[in-house]
Order: sequence, then structure tokens, then C-alpha cells
Amino acid sequence: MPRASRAQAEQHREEIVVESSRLFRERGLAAVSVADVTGAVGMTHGGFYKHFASKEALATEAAQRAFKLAVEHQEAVIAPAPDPAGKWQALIDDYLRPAHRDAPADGCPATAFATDVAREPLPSPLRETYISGVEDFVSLLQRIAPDNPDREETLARYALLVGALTLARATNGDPISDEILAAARARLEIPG
Amino acid sequence: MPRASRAQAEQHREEIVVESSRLFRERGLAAVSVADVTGAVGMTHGGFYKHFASKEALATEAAQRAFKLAVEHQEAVIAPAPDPAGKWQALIDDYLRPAHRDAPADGCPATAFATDVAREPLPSPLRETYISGVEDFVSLLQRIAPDNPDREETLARYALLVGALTLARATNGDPISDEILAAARARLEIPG
DNA sequence: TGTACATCAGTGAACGCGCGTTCACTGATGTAC
DNA sequence: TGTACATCAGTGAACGCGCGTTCACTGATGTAC
Repeated sequence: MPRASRAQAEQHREEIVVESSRLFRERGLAAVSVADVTGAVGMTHGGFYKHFASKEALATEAAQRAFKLAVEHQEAVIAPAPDPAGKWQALIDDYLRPAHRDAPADGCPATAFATDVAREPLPSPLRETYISGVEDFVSLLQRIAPDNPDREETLARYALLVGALTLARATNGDPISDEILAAARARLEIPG
Repeated sequence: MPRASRAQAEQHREEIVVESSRLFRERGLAAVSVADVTGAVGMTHGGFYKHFASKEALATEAAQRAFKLAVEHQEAVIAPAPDPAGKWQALIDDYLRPAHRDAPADGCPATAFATDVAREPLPSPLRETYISGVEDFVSLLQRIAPDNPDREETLARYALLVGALTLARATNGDPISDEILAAARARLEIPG
């Protein structure tokens, strides 16, 4: 594959961003090598630097993409529900599914990248991407909540979603993992 | 330091467990090397394997110690409060302090180890240690809550604590970080 | 209590390995005429 | 439309580096008498 067309090259770049956003969410930034991400799209590692300045630069772009895909996913999840109460219920049920716990590669980037971002310099491009992704998700959460919560209440609900998923993943294999997801679901149901 | 006495050796081992539990919480398992942990107690890396079978074995012991220290810390935090309501308030205020966000080395192991543990095999000794640490903290939380919550409610409160700390660390440097801690505090105050 | 010797905690060099990044090279793609 | 040439996406070897783990060695500690 010594020279791809511009269209092919652009598609390779796109695939690297998408695939690496899955690998990074699944294994964490440090556990995914440049050779892993180029290998995932059928390339060798040498060509990587024709597309990205560094692994860190890719990580920032991958996180950005993951947040974009997550919002699209949430929109798709709530779309079928006819009323606000149904949309809210659809969102929390989707987020707190055991299947979401078991598939971090396709799941919430705020949870998947949290620890890696927490250890980034202050400030850093990756951290800024993360913060703006969190703000977007908070907006979505506030917009679809049927009981018009204020921002403080919305932030607490978001923290509960992230905390439940985080704990459920770490305790996976033990009954408490499902219990935690169910407890958060019960707490987040909007009465009436 | 070619031969330490048994008492000195035992103390070195103890120091390695304590110091590594701090380093692991601060930087994550992968980012702390065997040379880092022996260096932290004034030893060179070669002697490490006289004390521990592997880095993974130390990680398990360090997590165990971190959970033990965390329970002791919580007990010390709530001890001065005269009544159950005061103890509860002291605990959530302590957990959700910005200073706790900024000092993961001395902070909650459930939050600090969550992502590393989530990527461990299922089952693994480290994961089992984590699960039992979570159960202990849940028990403590339920015991001191002044409003006699059931287990489900207690699990949701715990998830909120962990989620708020996790998000606050990842968004540190932005105003939303303090907002998240305050929102969780407001949500966890026991009315009346 | 004193001596001779075995034990073993810690040292530091070495092992094989995988990492992020660089670079000379290849040859199809894209462009100028 | 056809040809000559420049461009550049991707290859694969190489770089310096740090990792977890092993091991021959050192010499003070601990023990047997």
C-alpha cells in the first residue's frame, strides 16, 4: 500500500479516529499503542505520523469523536419515545443497561476517559475536549428531563449516572454490580 | 544496604505497601513502575522480588491497604460529630471537598482504582479486593446514615459520591468541577 | 559470652520486550503541459 | 487524450528508552555450638 489516493487517505484517517476512539474507551490511552490503532485499520505504524502529530493529538480527536457519537446515540435512543417522560426513561434505561457496562468501547466517553483525563496536565487539549463534552451531555440531560430540574440537580443526576457505571464496571462479576445499576435507575426515575 | 535486619526488612515491606498505595491512587497502576515504588522507600528495584511475587501482587495488597486506610479515615472524620446527622454531614462534606479531588494519593480507593480494576480479568485478586472494599464502604455508609435508608438507596448515594469525585477530577480547572461537588453535596444532605 | 558459619535483604547489571517517534525508500496518484 | 514528472501515503527498519523480571554477588544479620 505504498500510495493511497487522497480519498482513501482521508478515509484511513477517519477510520483511525473512529477505531481508536473505541480502543481508547475500552483499554485506556496508555494500553493502546500507535501500532494497535493503525493495525485496526489495516495499516502499519509508520504511516501514522502522516495523519497525526502525536499519539496525544489523536487521543484528543478520538475523545472529541466519542463525545459526538455519544450525543448521536442518545438522540437516537430517545427519538422513538412520544413524550418527555418516555424520553427520560429511555435515556436512563439505556445508560444503566448491563450491556452498556459490558461494552465500554461503544459507551459513554465521560466515564471511559475520566481517569485518563484526570491525570492530564491542567490545562490540556484533551481535558478541554472532555469538559466541553461533559457540558454538552449536561445540556442534553437538562433539556429532556420532564420535571424541569435546575442545573444543580442535573449535575447531580449526571454524577449518579457516571458513578453507577464506573462502580458497576469495577465490580463486574459480583452481584453488587447489577444492584448498583438498578439502584441508580430507581433513583433517577421521575415520579408521576 | 546489603543486608537489613528482619525488623528493617519487615518495615521496608510495610513502607512499600503504604507508599505504593499512594502512588497507584495518584497515577494509576500502569504509570507506576517497580523502580518507582522501591525508590519511594529508598531501595533499588532488584530487592522488590524478595518481598512480592509480582507487581500485580503488590497492587492487590496496596489496594487492600488503601481501603483499610480509607475506612479508618472515615471513622476519624465522623468521630467528633455528636449525633448521626452530624456524622453523615461530616462524611459527605469530607468526601466532596475540593481538597479530596486534588489529592487522589490520599483519597478514596474506590474512585482511584475503579478504571484499573474494570480492566482486570474477571475474576482477579485485585477485583475481589476492590469488591470487598466497596461492600465495606457501603456498610459504613448505611450504618451512619441518619434516615435509615435501604441498601438500594445507599448504593445510589455511594454511586453519586464516586461519580461526583470522578467527574470533578476530570473537569478540574473548569468551574464545573466545583459545581459538581456542590451539586452532589446538596443532593446528599439529609433534610430535617 | 564468644566464635564460626549459614542465611538472606538488598544491589546493580542484564534479559527480552514493546513503546513513541523518525526516516530513507517505494511506487501509485495527481498535475502540468 | 497522452506523456513526463512531481507529490506524498504508506512501508518497514531503526532510534533511544523504560518496563517487569532474573540473577550472581555482597556482607551484615542471625544462629549453632
